[in-house]
Amino acid sequence: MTRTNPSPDTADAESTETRVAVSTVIFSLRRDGDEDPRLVLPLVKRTRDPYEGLWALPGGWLDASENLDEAASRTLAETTGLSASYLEQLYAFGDIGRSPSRVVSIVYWALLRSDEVDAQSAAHAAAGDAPENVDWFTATDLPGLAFDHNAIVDYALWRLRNKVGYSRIAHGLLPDAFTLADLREVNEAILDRKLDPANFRRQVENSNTLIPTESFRTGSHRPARLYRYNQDVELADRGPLGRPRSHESSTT
Amino acid sequence: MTRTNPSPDTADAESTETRVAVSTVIFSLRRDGDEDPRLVLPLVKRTRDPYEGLWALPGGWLDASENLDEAASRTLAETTGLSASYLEQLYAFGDIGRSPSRVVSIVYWALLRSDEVDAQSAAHAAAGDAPENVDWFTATDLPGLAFDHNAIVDYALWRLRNKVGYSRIAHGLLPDAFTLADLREVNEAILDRKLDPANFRRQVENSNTLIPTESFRTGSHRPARLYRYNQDVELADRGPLGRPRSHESSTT
DNA sequence: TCAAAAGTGTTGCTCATACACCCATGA
DNA sequence: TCATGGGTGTATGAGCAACACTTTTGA
Repeated sequence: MTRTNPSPDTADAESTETRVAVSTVIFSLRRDGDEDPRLVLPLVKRTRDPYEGLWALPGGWLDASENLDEAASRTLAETTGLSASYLEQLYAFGDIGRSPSRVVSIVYWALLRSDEVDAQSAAHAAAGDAPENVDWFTATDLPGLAFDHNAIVDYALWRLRNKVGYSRIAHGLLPDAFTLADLREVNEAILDRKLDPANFRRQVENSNTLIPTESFRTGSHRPARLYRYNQDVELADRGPLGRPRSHESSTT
Repeated sequence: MTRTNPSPDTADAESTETRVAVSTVIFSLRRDGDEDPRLVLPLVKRTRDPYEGLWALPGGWLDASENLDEAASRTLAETTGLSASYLEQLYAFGDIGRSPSRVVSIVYWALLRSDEVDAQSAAHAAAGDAPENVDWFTATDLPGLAFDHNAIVDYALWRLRNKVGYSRIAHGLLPDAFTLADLREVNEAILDRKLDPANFRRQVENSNTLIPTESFRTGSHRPARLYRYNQDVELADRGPLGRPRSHESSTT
């Protein structure tokens, strides 16, 4: 029972090296026509074994010279061309059987602002350089994915839903200025249930996370006030870890 | 920007291998005399560079043939001779600068039942084979540790305190049968504040996690009923991940 | 009979929900 | 003027903190 694998972090010890991958579950929001918005995420089609032809989470091997969250940001940028408005480590998956050969995957989850995704898509369409092998899927209705990636997405969804309950994270999916109805719809899409507009309004007003602007969005009814996110308030309490050093740009 | 590190989990790709360590923040409870109990954790004195002579979290290199939580259980058993009543992954630390050479540490946190720790210590004392280079420290009053281990312990403490707030996890530190006062003292030790005995009683009674026994502990006052943990209820909600396959024994 | 802890009752506050209602605009 | 969503007011109930109170034991 008492194997003597020498104590860790020692430079000289003979130690088994392991292949370490970093993958990210990237959430964004899409609204088609006048449907309710829904959570979507980008997947990459595998071009080699194992699981060739199946869809998988975007990711890549951990570079020797980069931190874990840098690797997540990098692979995220490589597949979407964008930087995340929120990025958090999800879990490290390392079971023996999860891949034909031993791979430890450090998985992150991220939020992308829907307007940036839309702009990017439009740019690609205009330039005719839409990326091969990348497509967006409805988060709650995925095909069978490579490896254990279905389970990973399920866990990421669970974390997202949890987090939405106790922190104001939903506007990571929204443009800079948005109405309370926008924000409520995001929460409804994440939680998959309707929220009372009146009570929702009071909750966010009391949470102090939003700054009202003097702009209004006009529709065919009473105009709705636009709000902006209060940068002084952390999106989510992550304890002593704080927010990762921001490699993500502040694309204002 | 678009480096082409081939997509992960591919068996054939040239990929940088990384040394992966698994460490564990192991919490237990100690009461000296009639003091309030306090959280303690075992540390291992490093016997080689880097940080030779400093105390560090118990851990070891990840074996090629074991899952991550198996590695945590193994190293936990190697340093304490015991198995945990609760084990959960904490975080993966992999910053470039955290060790002279690149090491990714998958860190777990665990709870040990105080009675098992005491029995183990007594056995060691009797046999005169108390382990070298291992000692127990008060969790909130640690010396300067090797690597980034102080920050890791801080984060583990934060997680433990958080979790105690929304799940009934504290009896992972207690023997099989315990009084409500015992349980309350554990919570007080973790949260570092006094709790109202009356309200605490109602909370746990309503949570349905405890089974009252017909035994009582007598002192110099009214005897207190002993309770047992209700195995049907999960200690903590971990979402789709569920509880790890139990390598930990069910030492009843 | 007294000290001390076990255990019960009660009150008041905060907050979430449900829902009735008024407001402002475009058509 | 009317339909529609924006926005306000308010009653109800659950849950929790505070604390007074009763019960049961050993000394």
